[in-house]
Amino acid sequence: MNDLTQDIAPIPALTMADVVELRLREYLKKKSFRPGDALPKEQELADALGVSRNVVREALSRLRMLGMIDTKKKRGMILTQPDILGSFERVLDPLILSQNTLQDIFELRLVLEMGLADLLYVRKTDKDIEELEAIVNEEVHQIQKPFRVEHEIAFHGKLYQMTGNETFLRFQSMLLPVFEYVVDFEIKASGNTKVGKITHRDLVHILRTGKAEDFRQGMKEHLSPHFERLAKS
Amino acid sequence: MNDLTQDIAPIPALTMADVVELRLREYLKKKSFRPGDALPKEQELADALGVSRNVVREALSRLRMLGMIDTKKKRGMILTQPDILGSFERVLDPLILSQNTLQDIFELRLVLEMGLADLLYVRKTDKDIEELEAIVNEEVHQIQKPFRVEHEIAFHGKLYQMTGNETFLRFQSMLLPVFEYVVDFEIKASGNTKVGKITHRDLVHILRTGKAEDFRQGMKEHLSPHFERLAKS
DNA sequence: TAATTTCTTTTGTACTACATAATAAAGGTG
DNA sequence: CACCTTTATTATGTAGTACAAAAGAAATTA
Repeated sequence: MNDLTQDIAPIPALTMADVVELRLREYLKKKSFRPGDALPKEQELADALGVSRNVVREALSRLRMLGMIDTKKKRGMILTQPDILGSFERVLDPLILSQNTLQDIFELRLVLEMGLADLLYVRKTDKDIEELEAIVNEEVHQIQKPFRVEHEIAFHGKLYQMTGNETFLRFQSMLLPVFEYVVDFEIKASGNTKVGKITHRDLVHILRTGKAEDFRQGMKEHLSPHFERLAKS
Repeated sequence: MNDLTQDIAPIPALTMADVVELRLREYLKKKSFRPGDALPKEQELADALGVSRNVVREALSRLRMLGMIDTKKKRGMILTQPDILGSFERVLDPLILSQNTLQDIFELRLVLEMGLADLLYVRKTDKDIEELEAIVNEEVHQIQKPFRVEHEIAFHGKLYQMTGNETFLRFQSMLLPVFEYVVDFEIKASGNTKVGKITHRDLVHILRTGKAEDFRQGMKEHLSPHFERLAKS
């Protein structure tokens, strides 16, 4: 463990843009700005903060990326509902994330799948189950790699959609590719390619006839190869 | 439903900074940049893209906020491991999120709690349980509001910490305040303040003597007032 | 050779200028 | 008087220049 940056926090070295971003956040919070409210114009902010408009724009550019503000020429800027997952999505690239983080995300997705049952059973409808069944019937003969992943996404994605929770659905659709990346990586390393005894079809059957607890046990079995990969620390 | 913006997507209206941000992402991906690699200097990027350095800086400012790049004077910019939750944190303010999103996050946290058991049982140690017990003993006589939340965070936070998953721990510590906000809001509306029959202390006991499945059932019971709040759609 | 001083380079910040789009105001026409 | 058209007006978007500051690199000296 010779990576000092892990133990010693780097010096902040805030730039003006960093500070302005913070100050703007404070300002919005203190003044209880709500979505739809208009912000002061750039030059006014720059004057008030004693910095150049340039710096203000860099900070605003960040908030704009987060979906916190929306700007129109002349009309000025207004506060908006941020897209809470948008920025997350920007950063979720397996190639630039550390092995540790990838593992964390892998586990996070396992936890989500295991916790899904209760919410699912509150919201599921017969129509949902039929659609899910249709998805399962589509995948029947496809075993090759790219197709398998596609069906994995379709099936599990539908499960999340059934919860009626949009954030949840998007979140999982972002996590799953990372999950698959980790699985692929480990399969290549270990050669272990076994799959769970419970198939997607079995899960649908449980959804029809069983209880939430049965579904969770089925999911656990379905994901068992992944659980076996979990290291003891 | 007279809010047109819900149905009709707004015109993108990309600014140069938006485009440059995208192009930089593509560039980094295409060239397989890895953490530690040095980026071209700002002026070179500006020339290559045919825009002013100003615009490039706005885009870089965004990437810097996401923790994707780190810049030092003279030495230039290098790619870094992004902080995948940092930007999430910036946006997770109950006051600016829609009721729908708040509800989604509320549910997300419930799902996480319910899915926690398996991972927890793989990783938990006796020392962890002792520490958890200490936390429970601390909270024994405190029932007032601010203390309750504090203990809620301490207890559940410890559970997540026991999974050894740093991302997970941070994630929950960000979700929990939003969760509490939603709960508060609903309590004020309905007056319903009942709590689950299973206490933190009971959960620790289960953790000592029971199996993962027992713990999950205990958690379900512990969270039952919240599950009852879930609307059927 | 090693320590110190002096370039040199690249980011950080400021300022100016102007294009552009969207609104507001003014003016004309039925 | 109301309605349409045209003309300012104004705030953001973009470009470009200039210079301060920090951090290496190079040169100089002991």
